[in-house]
Amino acid sequence: MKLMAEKLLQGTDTVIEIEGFLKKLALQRPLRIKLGVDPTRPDLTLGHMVGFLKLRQFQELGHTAILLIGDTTARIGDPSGRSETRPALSEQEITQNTQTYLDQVFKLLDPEHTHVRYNSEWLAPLRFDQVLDLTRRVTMARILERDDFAKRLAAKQPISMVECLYPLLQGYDSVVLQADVELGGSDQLFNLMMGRRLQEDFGQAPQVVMTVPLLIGLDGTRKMSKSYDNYIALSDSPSDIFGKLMSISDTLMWDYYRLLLGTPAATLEALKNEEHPLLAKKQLAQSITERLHGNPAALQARNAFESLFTNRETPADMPEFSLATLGATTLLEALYATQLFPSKAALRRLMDQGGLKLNGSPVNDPRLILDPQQAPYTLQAGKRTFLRISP
RNA sequence: GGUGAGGUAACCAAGCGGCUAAAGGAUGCUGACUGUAAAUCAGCCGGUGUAAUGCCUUCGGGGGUUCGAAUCCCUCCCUCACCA
Repeated sequence: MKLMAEKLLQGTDTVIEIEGFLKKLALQRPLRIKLGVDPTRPDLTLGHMVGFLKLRQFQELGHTAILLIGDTTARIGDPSGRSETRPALSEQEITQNTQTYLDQVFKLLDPEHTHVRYNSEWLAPLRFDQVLDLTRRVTMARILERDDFAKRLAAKQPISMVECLYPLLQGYDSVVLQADVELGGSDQLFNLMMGRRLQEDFGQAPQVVMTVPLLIGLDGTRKMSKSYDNYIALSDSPSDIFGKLMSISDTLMWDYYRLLLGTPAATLEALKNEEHPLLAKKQLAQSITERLHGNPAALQARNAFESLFTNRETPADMPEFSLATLGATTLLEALYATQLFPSKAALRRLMDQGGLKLNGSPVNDPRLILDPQQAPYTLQAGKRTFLRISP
């Protein structure tokens, strides 16, 4: 029992409050653990993985995992960490995103024992007087305490009324779901606390709030997020996941070990002191890839990476483009036709800077003629884009 | 409702009649060095074009003044602050 609690608390950031948590555990019944995601974008990232893994732990111990899809709240947009109001999403986008979330999430959660709920279920039918009743329960001062809002206010940036409603709705979700524990990233603290407040107001025992640390993104500074484009998506291919992980800084690597693999501190120390950072990173990349795609795929990703970057070989399979429709044409036209490059100007730049190799040697003449007779050609653009031009 | 300040490249921010495709920063890309690490250095960073002091599109929207506008005028839309 004590062991169980320790394990669950491991790797968490803030828990409010621990006493309450221990009491809930002592109830000897499955607790209702809520984790919410808003389907605002098509992909889930390794950043989400941290929370899912924690949820999974609860699940493995026999507690009830509730995955809340915030299909209504997605229409508002969580103001967390935002310096401006989000653009509104269409219903269609939300439906699509939800589908991809569900496709990805069960790589990490046990589908048999996960309750998937949508907050539109109870938010959509609310009548206006019920909404009013909800808003009556919280004061403006309380809302404005929130760090994001305080900052925006100070920076003279707009805050819309609807954003103020966001924490209220998230809190209300907890009331409806009668959550015992709510998980979230550490930037969710305010929203999660709102759940406690509202539950008490509705005469329920307040949920335990448990936050997990935010994962820093590939840029090494900001949190991993789709909007910063510094992320690894759960749906990325094994070789992408592997490759992207290899590109993180050494300092960051230990965070990833800790948060994504749950590696204990002692093991980390040993790794740091005894293993070459490159090997440690490969190990990390392989383990995470394995977690998402299984062992064979992870191993293959590692081998491909090593032959490509360590041994500088050209990859075995690369996208292939045929000259059939174009006939003999210039290098520039052919490459542009692959749609792999944003513009012809971008291609010229690439060539000017020596970033384009044809059959292994740099080319800088955009007018070079590619002749189907001479095909196939092997092309490399930058470090990692390879393609084959066939007749 | 009143008063004042703003809206510039997918981000921040200068410019306030020609020399402005628009300074600077951040991000990104390419190259060198490496371990596709970090740090560092160099270059690039609207499109089109063999090339040019070429052409096209861009400074919230629309209209106007001018040989010429991001820069001046009119009008509309949006944001912020203070007062009520």
